[in-house]
Order: sequence, then C-alpha cells, then structure tokens
Amino acid sequence: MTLIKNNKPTESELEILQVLWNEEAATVRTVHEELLKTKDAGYTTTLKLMQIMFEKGLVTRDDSSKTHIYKPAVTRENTQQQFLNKMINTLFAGSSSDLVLQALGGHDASEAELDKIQQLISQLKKEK
Amino acid sequence: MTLIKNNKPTESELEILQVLWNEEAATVRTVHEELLKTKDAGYTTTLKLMQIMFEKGLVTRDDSSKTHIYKPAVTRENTQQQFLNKMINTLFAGSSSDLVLQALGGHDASEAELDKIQQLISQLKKEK
DNA sequence: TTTGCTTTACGAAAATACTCGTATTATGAC
DNA sequence: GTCATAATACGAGTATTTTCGTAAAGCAAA
Repeated sequence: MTLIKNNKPTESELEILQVLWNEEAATVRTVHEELLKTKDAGYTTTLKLMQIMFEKGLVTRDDSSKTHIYKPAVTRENTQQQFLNKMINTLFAGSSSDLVLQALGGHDASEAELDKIQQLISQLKKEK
Repeated sequence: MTLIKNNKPTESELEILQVLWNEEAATVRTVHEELLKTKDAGYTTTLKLMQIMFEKGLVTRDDSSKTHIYKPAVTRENTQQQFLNKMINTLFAGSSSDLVLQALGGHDASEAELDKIQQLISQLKKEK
C-alpha cells in the first residue's frame, strides 16, 4: 500500500518551491535572495521554512558540504494539479470548464496561447 | 478613495460561502447540516465562523428574528477571480493559459463544455 | 410559569503557520 | 592555531485559523 503524503504546501512554501523549480537546485541563501525581491523576511525565517519543508518531504537536500543544497521533491505539475483540483471542488462546484471559462475571461492570453488551447481541445474531442 | 477590503476568505469560509451561494440565503443550521455531509464539525464552530464572516463583511445577515438568516456579501465570480489570479501568480508564473492547459489536461470535461470553451476562444480571438 | 429545545454570544483553547533571536558548528584566511 | 564569516540547529514568540464549551436569551408546549 502506498503512503499518501497529504503535504499541501503552504503559501510561503509555495514561494520557495517556485524558486526551486526555476533554479533546479539552490541553497537557502539563493532562495532567500530571490524572495527578498518581492517580500521582506529574515534569513533564518527562510532557513526554518526550508527545514520544515525537508521534514515534510517537499524538498530534498544534499548536506554533504556545510552549505546544504536543496531540490524540489514535488513537481510543479503535480502541485499545480493538486491545487487546481482543490480549487475546482471548493470554488467551482467540481466543474473544470467553469474554471477555464473564468480564467480565460478574466485574464489576458496571447493569440499563440489561445491557439495552443484550441489545439488541446481538438485533441481531447478526438479522444471521445 | 475606495477602501479595499483584503478579505480573502479562508478555507473554511469558502466552504460556507459555497453553501450560501447555492442556497441564496441560509441559517447557520442549514449551512451546518450541509457541511456535515462532507466534514465533521460542531454546530458552534460553524456559527462562530459565520459570525466572523459577518464581521469581515463576507456575508450579510438578517437578525430581525431570533434565527438569523445569512446571505453571501461577495459574489461567486469575484471570489473565483480573486483566487484564480492568486493561483496564476504563485503557481503558474503569471500565465493564465498554462493554468487552462493544466486544468483541461488533468480533468475531464464533457464535449458540450469543450464546445463552450472553444466558442469563448473564438470570440476572444476576434476581439484582437 | 416552568420546562425543554434551539439559538446566539463570548471567550478561550488547540492547531497551524510564520518569524526571528541566539547558540553552535564548519570553513577559510591569516 | 586564532579569528572572522557564514551556515545550520533549536527553541520560542507571534499571528492566524479552527475548534468548542458554557452561558444567556428567546420561544413554544404543557
């Protein structure tokens, strides 16, 4: 039987994951510097969060040298899907297309992006 | 100058709003009964949450009779948009179409729903 | 009016998330 | 080695969210 980790990252943890996904791997220092661009926080705060994320299994770390190197242990796609599902259920009454409509309507997407979406839809229709 | 309420509903508050949006108006009792179908909580817990939501301005209430009647003070659409924007920024690097692609790929949508989305896309393209 | 049931009000405990100060440890320069 | 620098570990304080016990108020039946 598979052990299911119910480790939904928190808001702050998502910000850190965002950096890790972009950088592939990073030290606390690097992550912290990156976070400083958009928010104000102490270094040890970031450190503590990343330690907690390690305990939760959200990241891995290489501690063979003094300066630990962290990597994401969850994929961007899985995490996106996890939050999307949650959102579809609690906010869109289970209808994914309602979410899509709302997202397309409320935001701007380029023509190229719209094309990509159309392509996917055509493919999905074929599969039926 | 407009007073901007930064009243992002919490997880539990969303569950309650969900019920209120469906019922238009409801008593604490009704909301609570509905919540019981999917989660386990005490009556006074629901009551307290709804009182807090009233203070925050997320709901209105009619207390002319002993049993108060609550109504949502925020629309489903606005709240959806609020959370979508947040999510697009923190999880999809600002790309709404990435979110759409992920949502369509990971979930099932009926052919009719896909049609509706196609329609919207065509319209959006025309507007460019 | 008394009793019992349902409701709201209030406050505080419990759980979770976030923050940071301080101590300790490792590393490199001298 | 000693010193300065930078990193981790640890613990605790703060804030926010969720939970619920208890009391008070209203209401309706007997």
